[in-house]
Amino acid sequence: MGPQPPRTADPNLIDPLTRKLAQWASLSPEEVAVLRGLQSATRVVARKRDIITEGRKYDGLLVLIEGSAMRYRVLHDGRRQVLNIVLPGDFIGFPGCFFDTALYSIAALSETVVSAIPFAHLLRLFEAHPRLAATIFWSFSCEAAMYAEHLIDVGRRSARERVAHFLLELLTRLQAIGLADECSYQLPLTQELIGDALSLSLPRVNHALRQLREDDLVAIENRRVIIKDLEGLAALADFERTYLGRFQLAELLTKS
Amino acid sequence: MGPQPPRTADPNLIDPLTRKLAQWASLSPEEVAVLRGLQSATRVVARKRDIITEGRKYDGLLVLIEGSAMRYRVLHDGRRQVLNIVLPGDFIGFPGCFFDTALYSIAALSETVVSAIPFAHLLRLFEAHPRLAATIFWSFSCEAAMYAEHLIDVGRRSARERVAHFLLELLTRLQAIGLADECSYQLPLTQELIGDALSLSLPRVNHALRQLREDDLVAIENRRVIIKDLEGLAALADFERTYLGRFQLAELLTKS
DNA sequence: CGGTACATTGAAGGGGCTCAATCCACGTGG
DNA sequence: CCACGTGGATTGAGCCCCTTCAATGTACCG
Repeated sequence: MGPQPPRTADPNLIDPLTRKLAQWASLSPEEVAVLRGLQSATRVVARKRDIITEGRKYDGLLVLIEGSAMRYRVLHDGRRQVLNIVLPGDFIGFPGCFFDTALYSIAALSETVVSAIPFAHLLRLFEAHPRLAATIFWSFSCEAAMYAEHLIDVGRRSARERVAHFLLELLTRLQAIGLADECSYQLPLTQELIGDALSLSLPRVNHALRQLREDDLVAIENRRVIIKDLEGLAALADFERTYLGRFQLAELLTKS
Repeated sequence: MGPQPPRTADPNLIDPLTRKLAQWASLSPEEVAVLRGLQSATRVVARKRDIITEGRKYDGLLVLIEGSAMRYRVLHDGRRQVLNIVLPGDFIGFPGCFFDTALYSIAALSETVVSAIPFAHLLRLFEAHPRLAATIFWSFSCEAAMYAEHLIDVGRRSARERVAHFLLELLTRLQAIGLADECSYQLPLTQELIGDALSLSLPRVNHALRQLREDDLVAIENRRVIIKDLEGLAALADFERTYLGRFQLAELLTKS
């Protein structure tokens, strides 16, 4: 048997978490190994099943390895708000992981693979690999920033702007983990769920999507979104800032 | 001169940050000292002035010592969304502190005192006091959770529910730092700003407040909010969960 | 005493919701 | 192989909450 090429040579073989973190902070081989070690115990969850249920206790921090999920809450009268979409490489259980019971439910949008990180490992990480811990810390900051951006969406943007912004954010996030090409991707959710995420009714989401199609900004065929005019869409959604692109660790953290 | 009583005996002499963190994790005297040391360089910001301006670079993590502030963004066409209210003991600059430029602006609602924590100190904290770092980490989780709750507010609650929820959240947070008594507090912002926070027009905020007054749930006189029927208000706002009360460090973290 | 900032209230209008019907793609079992 | 069932997309009618615009009131301050 000849020497095997290093596995990390092919980006598709890197787990999504490592891939995501490596975008911003260069990781040493040792750190990559630690990350890989964190994601040992995996478990499969079927579509439409809860990965975590609000109010229940749960084991620790989870990482989504494969598939997609949504974080949501339903109010007493049945209204539902989707807080965000969870993609491979994202943590599940933040911000809830420091509470004694889950604050929100997480449901699988497709068949998913998740991996649990016990609290004990996490604490050890804080002490043994402060730089890695800081990087994870920082990825939580990104998540908080996405909540804030989502809030602006729902609070101050029209239906068309919201949908446009939503499609762009998904494009950017999926590209970051290699699940979208230059301008298209597979939509992981239904229009009803988009409505619950953007606080719009299903008919309104449909209407907004049709408008975007008629304006030749996007095309959607069979759940595949194709961005036809990125510039136009970004202008409409006030996405010029492309805040996701500005996700860069402050200099002091990347060194040290 | 006789022996002086320990300063920490009087809770009013403890800085708000320590007071906030001590609610959940008991801090050693050494850790209290470290926290105090972090908040050395203070600076005063006048009412209506920006503490941090969106897009600008800035020094590090700030802590609000005194007064109140708001985190906001204005869109190109002038619409403004207030993301949250910053109270004494809260960090300013999260989640932005890990980005190279500020994501949002922070404006002082009254004359405020802030203190800067240089990045270098923060990194040292990660290594020398992992338990303290974890506690701060956790306080960020609370903040993210408040964003999520705010999102549900704006997305799925009616005007009355939103205002009720907003008043209750403020009560809870102000009580935590000793700035509200059992059922009343001084409102730190105008109705216009409440509208920008809850994505409501000023007339609607006013209307909702009047309804709450007419239903004898609250009384407001001269900017002072008096909760007259906490139960009723909580029921209306779906605040039963009192999520802020569930802010408890997971057991593993409190020990260690 | 005038001026500014904020609160209050009303009239008119629109964007999005609810309710409901229809359509389409797909899988499944008879 | 086709009828049927199901989940999702599409589209329309009527309505309501909330917005915009505007006027007025009121407290405080220089």
